[in-house]
Amino acid sequence: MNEVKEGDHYFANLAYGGSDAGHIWADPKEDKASALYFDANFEKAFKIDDISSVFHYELLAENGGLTSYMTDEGKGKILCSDFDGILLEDELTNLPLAVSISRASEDHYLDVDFAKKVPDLDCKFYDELSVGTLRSEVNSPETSNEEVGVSESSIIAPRCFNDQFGKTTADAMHGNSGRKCWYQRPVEDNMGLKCSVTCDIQDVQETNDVRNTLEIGSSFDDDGKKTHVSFTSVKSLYGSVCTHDEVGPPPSQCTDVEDFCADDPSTDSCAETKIIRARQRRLCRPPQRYLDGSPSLNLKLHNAKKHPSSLSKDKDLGVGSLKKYHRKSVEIKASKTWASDMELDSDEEYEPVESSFNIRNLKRNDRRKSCKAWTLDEVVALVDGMSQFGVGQWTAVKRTFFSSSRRTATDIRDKWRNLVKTNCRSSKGTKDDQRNCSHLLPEPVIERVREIASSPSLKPRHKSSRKLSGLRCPDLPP
DNA sequence: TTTAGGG
DNA sequence: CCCTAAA
Repeated sequence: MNEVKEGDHYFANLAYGGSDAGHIWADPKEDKASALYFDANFEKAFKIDDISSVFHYELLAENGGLTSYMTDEGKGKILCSDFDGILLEDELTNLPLAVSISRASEDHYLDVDFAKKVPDLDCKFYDELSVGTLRSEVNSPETSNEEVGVSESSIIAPRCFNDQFGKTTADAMHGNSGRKCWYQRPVEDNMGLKCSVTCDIQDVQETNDVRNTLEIGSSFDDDGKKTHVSFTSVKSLYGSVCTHDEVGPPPSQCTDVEDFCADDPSTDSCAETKIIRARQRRLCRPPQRYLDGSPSLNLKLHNAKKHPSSLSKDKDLGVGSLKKYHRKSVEIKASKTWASDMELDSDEEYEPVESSFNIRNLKRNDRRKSCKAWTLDEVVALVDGMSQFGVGQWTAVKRTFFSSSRRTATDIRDKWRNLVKTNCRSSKGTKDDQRNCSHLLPEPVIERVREIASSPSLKPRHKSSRKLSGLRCPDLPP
């Protein structure tokens, strides 16, 4: 029996939850008591606005894990609202596997026995994954270990997650002892070939500074259709990995998932192991494009140093901050010692990678961010932010109201600009404006927009004073 | 880095 | 939503 102790990481017992079990991913650091629910295959995600009223939690004495179940009354309370993925763009739809991890040291990852509930939920389907939040004070009622419960001190962030395939590793996971775990699921690639993907997630924080490293190893079953993918170092980052139908002889030295999970990613124990320094961009490319034709051994990002080592320590550096890193360009060197056997280099599938995934060309090829319509909730949050901080404090609004949203300060500003433009006119607006769907906004919201826009106290302050305060006494009265 | 404006 | 100048 392993005990849950302060500073440990928590993850729930999911391995025995069955294939229908779901996953809850929540963040105890936030005030909001919301979370995201994932289905067992991490293919669907729903935002649960008020998780504390929906789930009951129980601490598992045997392994220190936490289990939870949805209450009857909670079922009716499930709220599914729009949310923004922090990192996964539209391409995710095409990814056979996508994993989103943020602030691994702080996040709270709960697996919830949610079996058979999903199909009944009239929830909007989301193809993006995001990190929700969970109030850390969520009670664990009727539990003998209540005092341990889900209090802030005992909450332990997830090291990993798994589904029904991950039994072996799940045992290690449940023991809170392993620094290694994996997640496996069957996937169907673009070619329609079935394979399974295994993700190993390791926290190598103490090992070295290879944060944001994804280690991808591949092996094949007898049918040559099995692929393992392993993650390494998911500290304070997310990973998004997928595989394709790599057809080739199974490398003999890499038939076990454990084999290509060397503690030190640099020790390329598996010939077919590729190491990817995680892309720090939000825009994910199709799986194949993770691999290019370069003959070098490892895939590595070159902007790893740009990552602040204190990222996980800064509570304010949450999802929003990570987004910035996701947007960074990366450079990748590929590893494919087995490339000649598999003739991947000649596969045109991998052809575009070199050009589009290279840091030098990324900017040029970077696609326009997918245009996500603003939801009413977002608009309301924006208006709230405007009234609280005033016009012009976009980063403050972003931090406060859109910390876990993909909306940037500029997005927020643009939206506000459009809101004002659309709603603060003498006439009813142009056809363009009406097409902007602003007429769908509730009148009270529109009224607030007008109010704020016309409020002198909320007007943007001009920066001209900066010149004056430059070398002069800043305390001088104006 | 953040904000403002134009596109 | 992007780009860029300006602060």
